[in-house]
Amino acid sequence: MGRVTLKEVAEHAGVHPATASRALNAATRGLVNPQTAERVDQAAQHLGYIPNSIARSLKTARSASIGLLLPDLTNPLFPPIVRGIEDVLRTVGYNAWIVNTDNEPEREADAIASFRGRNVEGFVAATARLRDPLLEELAESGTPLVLVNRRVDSPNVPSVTVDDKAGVMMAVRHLFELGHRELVHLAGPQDLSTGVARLQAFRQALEDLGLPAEPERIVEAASWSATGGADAMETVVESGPSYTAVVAGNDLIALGCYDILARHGLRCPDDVSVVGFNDMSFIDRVAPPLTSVRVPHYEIGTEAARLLLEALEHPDRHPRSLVLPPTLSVRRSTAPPPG
Amino acid sequence: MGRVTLKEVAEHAGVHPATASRALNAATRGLVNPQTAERVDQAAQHLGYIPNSIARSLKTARSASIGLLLPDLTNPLFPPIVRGIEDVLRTVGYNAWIVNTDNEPEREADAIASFRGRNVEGFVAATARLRDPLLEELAESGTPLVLVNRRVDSPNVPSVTVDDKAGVMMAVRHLFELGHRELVHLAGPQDLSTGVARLQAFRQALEDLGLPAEPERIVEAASWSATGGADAMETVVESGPSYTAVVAGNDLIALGCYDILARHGLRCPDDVSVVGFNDMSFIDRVAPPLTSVRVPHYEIGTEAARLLLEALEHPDRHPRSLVLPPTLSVRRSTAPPPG
DNA sequence: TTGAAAGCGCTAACAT
DNA sequence: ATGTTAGCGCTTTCAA
Repeated sequence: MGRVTLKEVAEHAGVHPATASRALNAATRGLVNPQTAERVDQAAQHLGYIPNSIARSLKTARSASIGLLLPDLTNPLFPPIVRGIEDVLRTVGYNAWIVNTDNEPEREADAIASFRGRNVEGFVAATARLRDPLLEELAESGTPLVLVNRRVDSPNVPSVTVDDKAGVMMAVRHLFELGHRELVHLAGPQDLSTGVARLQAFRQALEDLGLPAEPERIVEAASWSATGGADAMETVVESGPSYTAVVAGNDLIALGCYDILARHGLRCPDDVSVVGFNDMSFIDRVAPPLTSVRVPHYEIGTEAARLLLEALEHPDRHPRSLVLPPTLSVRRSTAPPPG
Repeated sequence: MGRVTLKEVAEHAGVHPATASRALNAATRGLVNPQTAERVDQAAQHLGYIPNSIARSLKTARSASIGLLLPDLTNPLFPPIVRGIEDVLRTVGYNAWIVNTDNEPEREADAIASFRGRNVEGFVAATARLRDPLLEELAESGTPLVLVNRRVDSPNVPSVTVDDKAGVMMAVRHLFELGHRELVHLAGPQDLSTGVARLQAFRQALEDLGLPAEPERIVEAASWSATGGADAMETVVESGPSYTAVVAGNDLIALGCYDILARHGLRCPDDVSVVGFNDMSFIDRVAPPLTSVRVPHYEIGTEAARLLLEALEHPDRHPRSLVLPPTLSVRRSTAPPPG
């Protein structure tokens, strides 16, 4: 594949390979006679030279690449994040390796080992559980690592996340202003920082607004999915407190909630209002269009990449975390309560 | 990062690096005394040895990696394909580099160069236009290349696609059996093989069934998007022939069609039936749930990866193309015509 | 400003 | 069955 070597370029330009190398590298180009440099350029162009990154990596112990750990790329949350990361990395000539772990620690461990073997310079991980020995270990080993979307419990791992608390507050306040007083939260699994943060924020919001806050108003879904949401909502409908609005842990849980409402002949928003979280693509196309807390996923990606590059440049500097503000996309799934 | 070297492992096991190398590689392990091999394993394990793939690549001129060219990962078509590819590659220790080209040839060229520099062994491309000099050149240069989803005009580039013709036939036959006789096609852009194949299949299907087939029954959308579909549908509504059903080039075009129908007070499916193509995720959640030709995207990915690996193993063998069968997901957007 | 020489970590002849 | 040697293509001291 990459047939032409630096040596050939050098020969063609009538210089030593070292000179050709210097001419072709921006950082060292100043060291070489402009005319010589020009001749090297010509030769490289003429021969269709493509530098062998592998050889360069071996020599420099750098790879211009990072590892990206995802639970599952087919979850619509992640593609915008990946694009954000990629768009920033590309500007500095970096590439990303992507791997899907399906939340299996073994797969994650394999991926990390594989990436280390490929000399990645750092990681972005969207797979963090609240307790995550693998990632904590990675961070402690001094490997640059930035978490996206989720955090780990220990404070020393930098992350880029949305302000979950503010998002839930927005959702609750929106419902409150529509006139709702009896709210319910279908919480996400509590092994993820997002699940915990949103649940705590919900409790806090009820308290702030002086709304009823019995424990039964919160049901934890078994998974961040429509079926998880459906099961949780079933519990609410069957045995929960009275309510006129639901704050779902994410959009998929909200969709499951829709299913159960429909099954019980309850209309959204006429009988029950529903708010989701993430504002994932096409959620404005479901019936009814879902009011949802918008998370700036693309920006999470770009900021994470920037943070990682910063960490690569200044390994000494203390890692920063970033919390981005959400917004609320109001749609037809929320309306004043009945009566 | 990958600190421990093979040399250290060898020293620790009291053998020569070459012996350690042989012991650690499945293919050559047979050449070494089982007890020695065991000792090497122990040493490697003990020291936390991770083989340096970069060094191996430089030596072997292989990289256990491929390049994956996508138009845009946030298009919900692609994540399942990517997963399919990744799931197969992982079983043989390969990884994929992903890049989004946004359909810009320059970005594609950059990516190809970058990947070649990283010694990728082959490419999977989802970016093929009907005429695509870059990819044709790549294929002619002998680089293993498999196209997914779309093909190029020249016949020598292997691809994995869905049977577009069969898919359109299914859609038309479904509508025909519901009683529809006046159909319209919102075609996708004709610079992509899928756009052309589906349009031709539509013509063919009308002819086969003896249905009216005036040229006005086909409108080409400017893009594979809701807005593209909306503009095309607007043309139909404003100045088209009489019709009771629409076959859209893909699901997004169908969504744009929904918008225009609604704007003109036409109900789907009561007044107009609509069929999409791709059966993308969550399309069963829109209102009304869209009847759509299901494309096995994940399988397209797995088969493409298999084809590519096959090409890597047998560079001489003639490359095969694969055409996978679609199915029809019938939902509430199609019903008997009014009256 | 350029050349010479060494070496990144590994594998694959070749030799023993 | 194992050791020796050379070299993949590049960058980077060091010397001139």
